[in-house]
Formats: sequence, structure tokens, C-alpha cells
Amino acid sequence: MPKILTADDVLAFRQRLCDLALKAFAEQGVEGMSLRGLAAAAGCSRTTPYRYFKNKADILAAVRQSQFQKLADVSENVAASVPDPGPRLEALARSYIKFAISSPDAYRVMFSVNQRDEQRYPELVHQINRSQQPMMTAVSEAIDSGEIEGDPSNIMHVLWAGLHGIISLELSDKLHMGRCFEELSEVMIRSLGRAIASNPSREAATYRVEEA
Amino acid sequence: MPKILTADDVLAFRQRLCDLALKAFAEQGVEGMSLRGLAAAAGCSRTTPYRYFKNKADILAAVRQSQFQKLADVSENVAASVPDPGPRLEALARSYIKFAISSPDAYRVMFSVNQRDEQRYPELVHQINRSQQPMMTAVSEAIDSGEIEGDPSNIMHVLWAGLHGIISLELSDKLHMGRCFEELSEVMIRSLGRAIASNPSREAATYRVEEA
DNA sequence: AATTAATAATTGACACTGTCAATTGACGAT
DNA sequence: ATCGTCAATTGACAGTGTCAATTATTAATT
Repeated sequence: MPKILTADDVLAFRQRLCDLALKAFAEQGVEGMSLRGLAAAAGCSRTTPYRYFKNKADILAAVRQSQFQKLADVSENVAASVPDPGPRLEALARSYIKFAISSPDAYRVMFSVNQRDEQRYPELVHQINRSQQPMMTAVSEAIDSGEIEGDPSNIMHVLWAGLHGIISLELSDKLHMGRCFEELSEVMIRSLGRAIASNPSREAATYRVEEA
Repeated sequence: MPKILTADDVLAFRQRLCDLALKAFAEQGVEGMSLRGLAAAAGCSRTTPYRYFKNKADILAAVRQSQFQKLADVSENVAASVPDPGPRLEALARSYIKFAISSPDAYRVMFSVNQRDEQRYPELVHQINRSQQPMMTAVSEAIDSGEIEGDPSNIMHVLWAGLHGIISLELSDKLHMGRCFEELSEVMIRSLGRAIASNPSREAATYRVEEA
């Protein structure tokens, strides 16, 4: 009888609008992500998105979920390609930083945009958890193998906080004195390695970075 | 002839509106910080604030500046009360965390609110710089006294990023163990101490970043 | 004390925004 | 060709930031 939207149609429109929303956010900031602007960019009427999303917060959650999914994908791939837990942690850290720096607006919309009722979007929460699972696993395995010691969750959060800290300082232009971010992030990775090492001097050797 | 606003009058109104704005932000989030709402809370008309502020972004900058000033004050006081650079660094770290946790909304509006053209407010920039000066000085003195070694700015940013990292993860409810924040922040402080401690392995060389 | 002129404060208005109700459009089965 | 149903659009409303026009206020001068 009537035209019925396929599940793929819905998915496609949602993804398209998410991409447009991220682009608008990148170009004009959070106030550029207006429903009317998005609809104009999508070539539809202003309220058409309401058939595919509950409201604006729902769109934002979908955008964030989509980006967390990307991050989770690359993290899982990196983790799968480095079997040894120690180097895997370092590779995960570098991959995390690379993701944030090469997609600064994605990272901003993932973290800096404060979504109060995040728990209301279980699919988003799931992708968030998935994105940090590889690092959690690597930490646990590194503890099991004796490379580091301590509480897995504590260590994992210290690592994550360190990475998230420099990234968000960089992304909000808080690094002054012409600090080159590449150097600083290397220092951070090295510092985190020393911070969680069971034997700092030995771990420093493990995490040594080639000098120029 | 006419009524002329004293400089103190202007300062008083600005401060009052800043306090109201922070309270509104704390109670209803960023969308609760509307000019009309603030004016109603202040008991004036909607456009009266426009005589004291250029626009809404100006109000936000004033709120942030006022809070950075508070942070700078407590940091300077802490720094003045602990002469030894090493313990002073630890005291500064604890004080920083305490400030953020006891005034979460102030911290949020200071950092999490993304203000694109922050450089346009030199008084805000000055308070931001002032707030991190004590830690910078302590790091430099700790290096001079041989307690730690490395590049002062690098170390200072690593410390700051570590603190800012756990704090922002906590404030955005990203920690799986929300009630154990005290423990986690202690772990972070200890980790940062180990990360920057003087150590046989060398620090502060220039590192090469490998491409992928 | 009345007048005056500059300044402070208010109101009107406009272009936005998110969102819902009512309406129109499109299309496959009958 | 008609009908029934979903999809899409338009109308409308409350709310926002902000500027122009207007009114109110007050301190010095007459």
C-alpha cells in the first residue's frame, strides 16, 4: 500500500545526517549544528529528521556513537596486530592520540560536548565501553605477564586520563610556549610507561623511543 | 546631570551577573544560562546586561575569568605555604583536584565549555596563565634543585594533563568507579610522581615520531 | 524648584532556534 | 482508478540573542 521505509533506508539517512552534522560542527562549531541547517544540507524539510531521530539530542548521540564506533574499530585492529601486551599498550596509546589529532572535531564532539543524559543511549554507552576495552585487556594481560603491577582498572584509567588530558589541552589550545604536540605526546607516553612500570628502570628500556 | 555608573557599580553588576550565571549553569546546564533568565534572576530587563557586557560570549568569558582567578588565588596561596619544590608540587596537585571536585560546575565552565575565540579576552588569558604559574615555577625549581630532571614545560604539561585528565573523566562520569575517585586520584598523583622523578634513564631529548 | 541634558533602563522588533499539530504528497495493493 | 497508509511538508508556537527606538532617571544649572 504505502511506501515503507526499509531498515537500510533508515540507517542510511541516519548515517548521512550524522556525517552532515559532524561536518557542520567542524565548520561552524556547536551552534552550526542546527536542525534547519542540517535539513537544508540534506535537501529535505526541517522536520523530516524527526522521523529518523527522536530529537536533537538523539542526533548528537548518534553522531557520538558513530565516532566512538570508529575509535573502537581502529583500537581493536591495533590490538589484534600487536600480540605482546606491553608494546600493544604503547601502540594503543599512539593510535588513540593519532585518532584524536587527525579527527579533532570528532574527538571534540565525543568528549567535549557535554551530554547530560548519556546513559539514556545504551548503544552509545556500548560503543564507549567497546572503545576502551582493548586497552583494558592489554593492561590486564600486562599485569598477568608481570610486566606491570597494580589494580587493572586504576592503571587503565590513569593511562586513559593521561592521554585524554594532553589531547584535550591540545584541542582547546591550552598548550602554550609553542610546545610541539608531537614531542609532548611522546613525553606523555614515556611518562605513562614509567608511571605504571613495576620496575621503572627496566620499563624505561622497554618503552624507549628511538632518538632522532 | 545624568546618573553615571561608577566603575565599582559596573564591577559589582558584572560580578553579580557572573555569580548568577554560574549558579544557573550549575542548576540547569549550559542552556539554562540564557540572557533572559539571568536578567530575570537579577531583577532587571532583558537587555540591561548589554550595558555591562558586549554580548553573551562576553558574559561567559567573564564567568570563566572569575573562576580562573579563584583557582589562581588558591594555587598561589598553596605555593606560598610550601617552600620545598617537591612537596609543593604534590600540594599543588592535591589543591588542584580539590578545587575541581568541590566546584565541579566552575571547573566545567572553565574547561569543558568550548569557547572558540578565547584569545580575544586578554584578561581571561592572563588569569589562565596565572593559574598555572605556581606549578610551572615549582617544576622549574624542582629541576634546579635536582629533584627531577627534564624540560620544565614538558613536565609541567604532563602533570597538568594528568590531573586534568582524571578530573574531566570524573566530571563527565566516564569513570567506572565513580565513588572511588579519591583512590584513583591518589594513584594518579603517585603515578605522576614516578613519571617525572629523577631516574637513570634520560629525559628531555627530542624524540622522533614514526609515521604509520 | 524647575529645567535640562546626558545616561541608564526598558520595550519593540527581527531573525533565528527546536518542536509539535495539521496538512499535503506519494505510492502499492485492491 | 481508488483507497489506505506511511512519508514529507508546512503552519504555528514558545523561546533565544541582539539591535533600534523609546522611556525613565538623575545630577548640574538656572
